[in-house]
Amino acid sequence: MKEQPVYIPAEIEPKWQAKWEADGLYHSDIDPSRQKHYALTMLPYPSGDLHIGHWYAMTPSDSRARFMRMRGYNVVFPMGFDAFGLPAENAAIKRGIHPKEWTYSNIDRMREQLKSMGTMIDWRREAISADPQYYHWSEWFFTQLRKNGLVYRKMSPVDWCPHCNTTLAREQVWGEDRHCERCGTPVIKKDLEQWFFRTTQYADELLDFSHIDWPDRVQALQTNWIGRSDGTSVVFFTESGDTLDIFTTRPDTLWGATFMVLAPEHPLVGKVTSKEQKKVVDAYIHQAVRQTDIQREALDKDKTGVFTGGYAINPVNNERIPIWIADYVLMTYGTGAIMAVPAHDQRDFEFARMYGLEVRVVIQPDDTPALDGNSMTEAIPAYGAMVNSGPLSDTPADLAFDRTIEFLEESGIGHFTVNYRLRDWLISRQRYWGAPIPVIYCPVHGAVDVPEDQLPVMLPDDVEWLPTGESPLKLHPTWKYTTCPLCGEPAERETDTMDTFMCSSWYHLRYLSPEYTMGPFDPQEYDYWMPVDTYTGGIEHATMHLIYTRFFHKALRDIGVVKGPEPMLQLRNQGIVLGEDSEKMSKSRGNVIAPDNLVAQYGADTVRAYLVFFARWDLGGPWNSSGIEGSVRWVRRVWNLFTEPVPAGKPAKHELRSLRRKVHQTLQRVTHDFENFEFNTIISSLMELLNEMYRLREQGVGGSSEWEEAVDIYLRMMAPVTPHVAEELWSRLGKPYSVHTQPWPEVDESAAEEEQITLVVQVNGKLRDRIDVPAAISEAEAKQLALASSSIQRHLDGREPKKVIYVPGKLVNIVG
RNA sequence: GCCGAAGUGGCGGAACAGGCAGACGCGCACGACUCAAACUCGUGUUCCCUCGGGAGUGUGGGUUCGAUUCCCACCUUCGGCACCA
Repeated sequence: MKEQPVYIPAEIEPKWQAKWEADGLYHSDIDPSRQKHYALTMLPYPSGDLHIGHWYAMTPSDSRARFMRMRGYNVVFPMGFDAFGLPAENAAIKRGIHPKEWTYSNIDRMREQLKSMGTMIDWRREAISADPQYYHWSEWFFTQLRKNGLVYRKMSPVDWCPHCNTTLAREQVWGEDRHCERCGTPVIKKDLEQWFFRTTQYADELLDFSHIDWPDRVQALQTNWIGRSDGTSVVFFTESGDTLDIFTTRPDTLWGATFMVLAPEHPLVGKVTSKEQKKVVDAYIHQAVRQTDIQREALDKDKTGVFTGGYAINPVNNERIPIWIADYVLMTYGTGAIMAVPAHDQRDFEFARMYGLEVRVVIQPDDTPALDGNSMTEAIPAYGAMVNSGPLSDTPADLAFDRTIEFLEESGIGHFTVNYRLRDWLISRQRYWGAPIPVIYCPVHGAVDVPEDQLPVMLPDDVEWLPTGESPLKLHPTWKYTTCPLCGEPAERETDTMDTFMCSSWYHLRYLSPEYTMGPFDPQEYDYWMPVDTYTGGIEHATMHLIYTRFFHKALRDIGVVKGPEPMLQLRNQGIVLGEDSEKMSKSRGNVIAPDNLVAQYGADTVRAYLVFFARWDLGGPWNSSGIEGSVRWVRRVWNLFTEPVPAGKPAKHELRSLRRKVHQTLQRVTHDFENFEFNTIISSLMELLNEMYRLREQGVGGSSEWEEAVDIYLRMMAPVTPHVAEELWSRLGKPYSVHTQPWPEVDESAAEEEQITLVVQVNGKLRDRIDVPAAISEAEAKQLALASSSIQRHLDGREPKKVIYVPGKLVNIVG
């Protein structure tokens, strides 16, 4: 007898990886005769090592791309690196390594680690955002957006991370303490002249998800983030004759405005303040400015404010109402001024009670006892009939909003308007390791675009690493000095670089043709491959990258660079792999699982199988070192069954039939699960089938054509998840190279069908018996058999069945 | 407060569309193999029980012959947003 080969992943995995690479097995090229499938997974930042999170994100994505390929699609599955960013610069400051060197050596290591996973990545398409041939086009996009009015420069109070020494976009400031998304340091405000992209111009379109299949969770996060409020813009006047615009979502409460509140930074504050009040107003502004946003926005804080001494006229009733300033009104939302309706807004109510201002009821909800402004203990924000509201009094709740807007528009004092929480995207970064902003400042011509034929503006290599809060480019002795493209006179370059999210907003396009020099991408490649069919990655990008890339696509579509409403049709998010202690993995906790070690210990296939199996992919969960043993055993049991000689016997016909049934039922389930991203049950089903094959082997089914079919289908089904061992076994069985280019097997529906079923028999909905019957049993026969059961008779206890329910193929329920 | 996701054995999880709850795996227990251990293989494993059964999918109701699944009201955990007018 031949000795059985031992499963040694370290021998077979590098061998097949080398062969696949040499053969170009995973190259994907335009082929108009086949349907394309663009499978994209979020590109990693080259931080140093590939961690288990990368594996968790990429293994199922790779497996599904492989599955789609076997289903006949021309699949492209590219990879690259989001290579600009702060950690490279921090490494430079800390260790004296040039960011470029740090980044590119990390990329080299991570590329090899990625290769050890055995993915179907087409490395010819690799794109690295820090390459000049890449950032050339990041700069070009900036210029295009600017030409089309989607970029502006503005002095404004912006979020500044004192640790990273740079400004941040609103999206990169997280949590109640408003900390930097990258390093966790609370941000501060700085007044700076910065570049912005007009993301708000696309706010409404970004709220429309009708063209894409994205998780509800992401849609909700983005919708929340964009924060659309429908309301009204109303023009008040100050007594000195200035217009004072306010925004309100409750125009129906306009007659209840008993005072107005301006943000301390509001430009009209100086003008409305009376001589008598100037001192207290100045003092209030002074202390408000000194407070951080966090202090100002703390919810438990009592409302503070001061009277300006000025008055405004409410345009609906010409009433004279006092103007206050208070820090609960934010300059950054709406117009920075509000009408205060204490009876119907809790914040205004608290303020009014604090300072003894009038509370006037103008809304009376139907189900509430008559309201009285003097005795109320809280505001009543519910909708209701309008009262004390001049010509609109008695307007019912459901008409109040629309009627008031009609009234305001007819009177010319207000109109319907929409406000968003979304802010324009601040893209300036005071850092070196990013794509330069291609702008030159000329004393005569102002901010001039670098002409297209002079792109890219190259990053200099020789810079100093000082954490000064200024871009190192600014400190470079010569780099910024240039001449104006318009007049040729001496001028200076912009020394800020772009947010790296700008570079990652279009990487899916660069993959199409990373060597292309005539534009950001080859239009032929674009027309064939785009849009992205399935996009996979972490949920943490819901309100950053995933908003930016949609904005970018829509903006470029309007400029005529790309086509279609959306860049990525289907999005699926993986969860997070936690440490064994159920905590987030971190070096300081010492709970990090290193995939390299796992590969050395178990082989990539087993790690892949376990990552696919151990949790629901969209939820993730804690790692379990003993849990992986299940995957170890599964792979080894497959190996053993398919390499051991299987003795041929004289199997019973029904055993052969049952083998085929199980194979094709499994195929049905595995196909369904791949399609629906339900990866964990793919392995369960394969394990079940394997157990059944072990059992049937003892029944002598070896050597039969049914057994051959089972082995053949089994290897094809496992190939996407465990590519190396599938290829090795496929090859050992003498099948034609490669298993990965084989078509996905077809389900034989008749083989999958059951001809004998177990009918459940219930009495009053409780399980009392099971009977084995032919699947084709008639209703009458089934009911008769069920009633004949002794167990059923006992439970009926002599009662006559009132009703007998029959569910074909499932059960009989006797109601007695 | 608003929005979203999730609550099922000791653990991860399964149950396609309202029809056998707990597939598959981990762990555990017992057995076989072994001088022994590991590996491997086999059996068992929701809880209670008087061995007839009874209870059971976060809680309380409801719809239904029948609910993990649908409806209503809550509770808990996680994530996001938040003096946003």
